[in-house]
Amino acid sequence: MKTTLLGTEPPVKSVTRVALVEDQKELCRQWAGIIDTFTDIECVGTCASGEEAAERIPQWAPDVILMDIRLPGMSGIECTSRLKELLPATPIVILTVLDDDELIFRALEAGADGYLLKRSKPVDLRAALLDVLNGGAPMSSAIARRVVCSFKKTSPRLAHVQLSAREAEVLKFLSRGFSNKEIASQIELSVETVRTYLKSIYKKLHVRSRTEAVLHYGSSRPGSPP
Amino acid sequence: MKTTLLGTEPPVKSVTRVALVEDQKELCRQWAGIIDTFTDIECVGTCASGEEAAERIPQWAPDVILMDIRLPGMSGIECTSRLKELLPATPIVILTVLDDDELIFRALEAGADGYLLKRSKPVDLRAALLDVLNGGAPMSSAIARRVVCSFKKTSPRLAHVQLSAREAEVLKFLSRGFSNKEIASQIELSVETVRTYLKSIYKKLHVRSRTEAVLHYGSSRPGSPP
DNA sequence: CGTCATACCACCCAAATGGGTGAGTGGATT
DNA sequence: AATCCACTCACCCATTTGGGTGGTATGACG
Repeated sequence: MKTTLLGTEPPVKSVTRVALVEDQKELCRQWAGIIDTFTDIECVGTCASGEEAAERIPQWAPDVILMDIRLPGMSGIECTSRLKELLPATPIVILTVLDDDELIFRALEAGADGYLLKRSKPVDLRAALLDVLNGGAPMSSAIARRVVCSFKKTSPRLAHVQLSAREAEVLKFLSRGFSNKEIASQIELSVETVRTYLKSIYKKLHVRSRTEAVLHYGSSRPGSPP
Repeated sequence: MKTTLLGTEPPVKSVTRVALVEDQKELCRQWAGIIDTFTDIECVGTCASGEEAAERIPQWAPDVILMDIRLPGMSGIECTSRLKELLPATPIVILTVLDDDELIFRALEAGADGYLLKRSKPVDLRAALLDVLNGGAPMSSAIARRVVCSFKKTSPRLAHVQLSAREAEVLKFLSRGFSNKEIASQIELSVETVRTYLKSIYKKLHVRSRTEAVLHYGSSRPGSPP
């Protein structure tokens, strides 16, 4: 991170410019103060609402955006989503007081690149800002834990259920949204045979519909949409 | 090697006991050496294969397990999965040379609690071990970035499609695996009405089945299974 | 005031789905 | 030889589903 080409050339890109979105004035000043503490980071502007942020921040073109998740009117998540459309390359770090699962995942889906608890120490804030600029995804440990846990959930059941090779294959196509007919033609089987496997999959997984099967046991992540 | 119960006082739980799984002897010794460098962490044993680990580690009952992901025979992922069944409370941190997406997610699904690149510095290793014991989920930044990115994927399309309140509600239940009948009773509507919304959702999302709708636009993560 | 979007419901029809039974092949185990 | 299991397929039946068309009521917007 210290690409300091020292000597005679201009040290142009040395200061990281941060924009802050936070509705509570007092807090807002505090954070801005903390940020300006660091010599290599500065706060280029603050917004008190998502609407204001969506309008003004693109003009500031900051290097990073710090976003409170609880905002009056447009939520921090919605705002994140909009800003990501306007400034796809600008990392957004969410600030929050509580570590609510629902909010975390919605924010990450909206395109947030980091997720910090407000109680984080100034040093950690600085580390997070630099990290996110380096392609990292800074998260408070409590958050990281939740994110990681969200992966575990689906597996334990699948681990205990032993599907045959064919069954697994059918499930794979199933979780890509194919119909029985399409699956049949993909793996060169009779539709009836596909249905037979479907039934046995349902029994093993204790579900009653393809949607349930996909939801609980789909290989979701690795598979990429067509 | 450092269980020195000295004097009269009981400083019992001061040392963190680590087990190491790594097939390359040389690397194994190196890592063990690094670990024993720290006064508050010790390496209680090493295994050269997944099979050995599954058998011996439960007896050692370490505080943390460090696991190489590339192992001959049983993979580190499979091994993680087994050890998690035997020692559900013992955090497992994966060590890897490369940051392959597929492996990361498979490991996390298997129950891994942290994911470090082998090139991590000793200081970071120590921080990670302590972090994971404190309920964190230590990850190298490159890894964290990939994990976070895996959440983004589904959203962009949804952002451009404007569903009405009811439609969104129906989609929510849809992506929990409910049938039309169940959705209807949940939101107190006629099944026919649910079907009407379904149809309009399909049109807006350009899909032809509930499974497709759920796959591409389901709020997947936040929803918890019944 | 007309138009439009949304919410709500109903009926029709064809296809897809879920659930069951049965049955033949071939490989592996016992 | 007997058994078990994975794999393959077919037929039956009731229900669900996808895809139309239609209708009423409400409120917003011009």
